[in-house]
Amino acid sequence: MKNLTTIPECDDCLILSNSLFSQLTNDEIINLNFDKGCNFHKKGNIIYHEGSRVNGFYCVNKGIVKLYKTGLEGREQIIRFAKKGDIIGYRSLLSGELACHTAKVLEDATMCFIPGESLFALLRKNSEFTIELLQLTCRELGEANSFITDIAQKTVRERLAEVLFILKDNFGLDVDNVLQISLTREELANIIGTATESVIRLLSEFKDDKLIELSGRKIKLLDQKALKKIANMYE
Amino acid sequence: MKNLTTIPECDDCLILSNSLFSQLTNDEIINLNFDKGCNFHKKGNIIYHEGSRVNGFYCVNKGIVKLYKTGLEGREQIIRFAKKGDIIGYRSLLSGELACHTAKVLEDATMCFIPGESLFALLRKNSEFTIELLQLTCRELGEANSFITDIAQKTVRERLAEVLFILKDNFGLDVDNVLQISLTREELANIIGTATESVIRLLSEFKDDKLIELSGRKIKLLDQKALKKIANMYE
DNA sequence: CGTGTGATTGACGCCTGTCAACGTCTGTGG
DNA sequence: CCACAGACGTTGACAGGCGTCAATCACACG
Repeated sequence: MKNLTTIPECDDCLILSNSLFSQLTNDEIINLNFDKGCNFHKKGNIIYHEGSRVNGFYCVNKGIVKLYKTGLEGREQIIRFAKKGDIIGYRSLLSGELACHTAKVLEDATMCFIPGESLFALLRKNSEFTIELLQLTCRELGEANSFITDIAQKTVRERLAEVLFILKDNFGLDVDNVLQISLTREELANIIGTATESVIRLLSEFKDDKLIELSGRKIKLLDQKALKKIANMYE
Repeated sequence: MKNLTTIPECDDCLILSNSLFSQLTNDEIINLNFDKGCNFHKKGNIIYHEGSRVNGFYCVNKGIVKLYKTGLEGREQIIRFAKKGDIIGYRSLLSGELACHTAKVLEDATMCFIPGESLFALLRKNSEFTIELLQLTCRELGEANSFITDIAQKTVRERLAEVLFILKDNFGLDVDNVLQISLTREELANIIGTATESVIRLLSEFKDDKLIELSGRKIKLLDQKALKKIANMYE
């Protein structure tokens, strides 16, 4: 908790991101800044548990958070990751349901907490903001539907290749084409819904085929075109 | 197109359903009623195609519509069904993306079409309505996430048992415990992401085990408790 | 240096997808 | 009224993808 380095001020912070907060007026941002709390969360911390009641939502300022559901026999199913600029917990808050996933810090994170009342107050006052949030949710729903189709129809091999691109889109590559997120084999397996061993074997195959290069948890994409073909992703 | 039997008037129609439209004022309902179109759609008709641009959304007044994505090699993945009181097409309309699924009539349907401008006008004016829509979307997102977990972790057998309950929740049973929706074996397969033959074999097994009774496309639930256990659904 | 977590590899076998053949039913056209 | 086509349902054979189990290795950390 020593890393209180810089508590972000909303008017500094939110403008960077072309997030939904860009719809807010100056006054609203000042209020938001006043209402919010901001905390540092160490890797491994759990922000909230699946099944708990959330009374606010979080805006990730720094770090990475993993959102996962717990399925059969405690097996985790990763739903998505949240990084700088992403918000989490809003789904349960809005629908009034219990949290449908657990949020766990994957890389040390700074997060702002905005109480539910503040959110609902904004929703009542600022329709552009609400519409923006609605659009965000709709986009996420579209992604979820796509993922259902993939997971239902593609082989593990295809899904593994595909997830590399999903991670690339979310976290980018460095100059050496190395994925800028570090996941265990088990986590990769828990995204695509397979066994850890399968991920290991397939990654090895990809490596043997010169499609990727591995060094611990670093994954370097060597032949994106071929990978895309394996993933059955076109255009 | 002869079945113009009764074009529903919004003030008659919407009140029945405790839908999000209940948030509208009288004036807004009158406007909505004026703006909307209403049509009869025969079984098999396609309302809109995946990838097309939708410029409004539909409210199902009667009948059943199947929403599906087309995956690998043209295989359909059923995302959800819409029945009386449900709205479809709003996701793409709101997110401004192309339709992420095809909507096809499964049982003769009467549907109202509300132009996008009317929706956006409502969203700008009536925040309670917007919040309600936001909540609807969030609930749907929660369901999608659950389904991802199921499809990723459960066996085909478990998923098939589970889908019987999903259908029960959506369409109910008659007095004889027969599911009130008629699907082909292939459609069942396309919900849970498996092969038609697998569905046939598993349904036969369920029948042999006296869990269900089959008569054409009618499925009668005999032992819901045992089925729930197979589906790994607790509480 | 012991402990624990994660990564790897091999063996094994079942679940499930694919292919093929055939039966059933319905609607259409001659 | 019959023949035929086409959609759907069923069954069997078969192979292989992938999950499970178990053993071993690698590495970090207290």
